[in-house]
Amino acid sequence: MKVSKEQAAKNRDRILDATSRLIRERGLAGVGVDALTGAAGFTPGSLYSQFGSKDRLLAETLHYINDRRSEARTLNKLSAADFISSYLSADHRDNPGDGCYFATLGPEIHRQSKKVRRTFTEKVLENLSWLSSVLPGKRKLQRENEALLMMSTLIGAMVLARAVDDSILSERLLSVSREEMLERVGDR
Amino acid sequence: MKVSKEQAAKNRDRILDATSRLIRERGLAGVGVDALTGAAGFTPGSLYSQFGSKDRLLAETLHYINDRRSEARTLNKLSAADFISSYLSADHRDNPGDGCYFATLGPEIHRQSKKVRRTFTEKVLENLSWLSSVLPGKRKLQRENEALLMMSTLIGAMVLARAVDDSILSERLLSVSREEMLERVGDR
DNA sequence: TGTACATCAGTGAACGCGCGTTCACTGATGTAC
DNA sequence: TGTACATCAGTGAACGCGCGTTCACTGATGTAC
Repeated sequence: MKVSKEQAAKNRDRILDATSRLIRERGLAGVGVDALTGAAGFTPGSLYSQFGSKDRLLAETLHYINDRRSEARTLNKLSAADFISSYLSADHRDNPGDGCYFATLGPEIHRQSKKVRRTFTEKVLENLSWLSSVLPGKRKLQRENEALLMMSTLIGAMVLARAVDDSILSERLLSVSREEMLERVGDR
Repeated sequence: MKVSKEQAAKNRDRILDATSRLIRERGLAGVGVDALTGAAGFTPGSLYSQFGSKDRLLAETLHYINDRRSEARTLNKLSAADFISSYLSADHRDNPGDGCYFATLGPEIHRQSKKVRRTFTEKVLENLSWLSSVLPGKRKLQRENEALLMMSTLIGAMVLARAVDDSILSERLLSVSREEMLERVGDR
């Protein structure tokens, strides 16, 4: 049955919403079309009316996640220190479903389609650009390099903190990088 | 047909060898039993004679990879600076199949069996222990923290450098972290 | 040392299941008159 | 404004395929006598 354009747009968002959570929880290879559409309350065919293929849905979802995040950042005027603290928090570690997808999908991206890889790269550049804009330092190049280093450290620390089954080690991985990064932005 | 114990041990190593390469190239979810045994020249059933399950093969493979690596490190008396330079090299980025599996399997480990996750954690601890042993600094705690931070940065930089499709950005991700880490071990 | 036979590494077909995608369909929407 | 009908979002069964595992089997190994 056909639905109104308004309703179709809402349904599209419901699929994007479900996908954005599930791919970060289970990985791109870990969720099928049945799970993605089912979690949004639809049957598998609906994905093809709305997105054409699973691949295109994935690319659109990367945009979707980032758009919402950068909106929230602008709204809250997030500082570098706040960003570091919330990124390297136990809350972020324990909730990958609405966290940074660089840390959850990173190694899988290399094996995805050109479109998905391109989108991922754009989002890395956008985030680096934002991060370098809130970092201290007069010279632009220095701030950019600092952003590259910081993003690498945050992602690596989160990947390890989530992987290990030793809670003390996990906490230490987060806190050591957090202290060091906060020091670098002059918050200590 | 039964084979000699000697031959069976060699065959076991061939499966471990093929598995160690394939899981780093395609991810744990990305290779099936057919591919793993086929790459070693056997049929799927052989995995169950040798390892009992795919899960146990994966855990054994993590041991296998690490044992070979730590052997090579001891043999070559690898320094911290050498380690950093080879880790954050284009060669390592372009050959995940015989590289660090923390950077290739990290996000997948959380979704694996207890056994696999436990083994991964042990290997993280072993590597941190080795790294802190070759870092400069008198106080043990300080060297340990430095090792945690450094490992996070190396892994994050490698994950991003492999994911992005922009070769200039990829190179920059490696070099910025490399310079910074080398500086920290006093190699500049 | 030679023979009989239990062992077991590896085979390969089969199992039930989930994958991504296709397609004939349904029926409410929204447009043309 | 009312009616006729084309559009198309979403349905759900089906497709060929690969998954991890099982199991009856083969036949060389290696042991017991």
